[in-house]
Amino acid sequence: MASSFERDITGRTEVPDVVVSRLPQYVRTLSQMLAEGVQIANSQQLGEKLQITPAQIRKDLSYFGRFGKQGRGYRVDHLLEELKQILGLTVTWNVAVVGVGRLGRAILNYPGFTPDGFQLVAALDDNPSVVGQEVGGLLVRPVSQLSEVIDNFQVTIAIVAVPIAYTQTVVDRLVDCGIKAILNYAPIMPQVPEDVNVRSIDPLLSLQSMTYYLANGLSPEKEL
Amino acid sequence: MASSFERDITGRTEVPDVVVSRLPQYVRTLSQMLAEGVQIANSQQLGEKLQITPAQIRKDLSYFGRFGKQGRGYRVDHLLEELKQILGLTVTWNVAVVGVGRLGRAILNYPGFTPDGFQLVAALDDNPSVVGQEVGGLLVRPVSQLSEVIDNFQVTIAIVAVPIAYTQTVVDRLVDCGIKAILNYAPIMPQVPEDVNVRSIDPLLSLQSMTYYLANGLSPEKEL
DNA sequence: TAGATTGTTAATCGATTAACAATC
DNA sequence: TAGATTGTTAATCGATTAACAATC
Repeated sequence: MASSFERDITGRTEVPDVVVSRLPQYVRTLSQMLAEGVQIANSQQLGEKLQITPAQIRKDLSYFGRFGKQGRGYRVDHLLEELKQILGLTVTWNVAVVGVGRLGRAILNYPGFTPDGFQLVAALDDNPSVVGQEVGGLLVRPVSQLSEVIDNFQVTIAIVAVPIAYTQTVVDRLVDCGIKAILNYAPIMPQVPEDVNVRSIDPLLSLQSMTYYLANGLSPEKEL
Repeated sequence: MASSFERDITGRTEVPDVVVSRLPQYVRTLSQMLAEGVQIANSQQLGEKLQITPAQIRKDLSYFGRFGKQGRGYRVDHLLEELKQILGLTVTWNVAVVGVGRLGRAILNYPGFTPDGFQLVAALDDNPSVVGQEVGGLLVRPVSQLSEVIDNFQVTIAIVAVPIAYTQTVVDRLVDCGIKAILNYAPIMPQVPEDVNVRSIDPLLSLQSMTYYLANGLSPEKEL
């Protein structure tokens, strides 16, 4: 009791974000290996697939426990399950999509999230001509019902695909509704309280940094 | 002559990738300020907008030159132009989209790239029922004509939106055609020679790292 | 047991930040 | 000139990597 209280005060883990951000890649690689029938993998082999040093893989895993056997390596199925557990990928997460324009439609029709435990359960838009439509098997509801929709469908993650001018407002409303994880598709970094997680999908920034290397005849140093 | 030869041998700048990746964000913020009529900005003000320390902004800029005036700050229009020049954003880049499925269509219809100097000039697909269609104002051509299309339209950047099973093959062909910058939308990290730049847009990885914080009741440490 | 590979500590590397002389 | 802010160096911080004892 005292110790769990202590965790609450600090409100923070010691696991660096950069480590957390690598775990989904480990999950992906391990899933592939499992599908290929590989039973055991060592850090050397994982490192080759992931373009990461074996030392880094072992260090990353060591933040969460001891999952390998000396002299052998890691059981692929076991490590995969452990990492899924750590990342919270053994349960289904209910996701609402706010904004049903071209981009929102593409997201609602994209089948890639569901198999990995992200269930798109609600779609919302402000445009009266869009509200009431069925998109990707979901009825589009008015944003005015945001709070009710989030409660009724037990939504914990929001995908925001509204025009840049409305993004901060929508994000503010989501935060007011208690949403703590937001995937944002607008080319802007919305301001949120520090207990809310926002990730932005921003292909233009990627293009604009690649042109640096094209324009200057350089090669990247091989990052992420 | 000797010194330019030297640059060629090293084939590499000393500017860290992480610095280059911040420049497009500086450009975005400066563009906003310019639109708002702000004429002068100091590193303190820029830092607040970008959530970056003033010291880092000055350090980043110092890799490329001296753009400010002591005691004053930076002229917004001037710094913006310099950064655009450095990033190669003063010219138009011709982009080909490979893969005209749902995602490719969304990209071809997305108006967000063009205003920033990225011109979508060609669309390609393998599916005979898609080839010949007009999407986003472009005639869809067969992937078999990739090399001719790249030459004829002077394409230097490719956006790859094909199913995961075909991604590596398509990327290999693009590399063979001399493409040095690829924006990949498949959930896979294609292998490329080190002089080729690949950036992947992978929303699933973003979702999967956010669930770590949701599942464990933690807050992010505020990264990117 | 001998060989292999983990888990972990210590060393290295590189990026961020603080501090301040230069200078507008 | 006095005040402010840059550009840059040095200090700090944190992440990556190397090395190796533990151990399967």
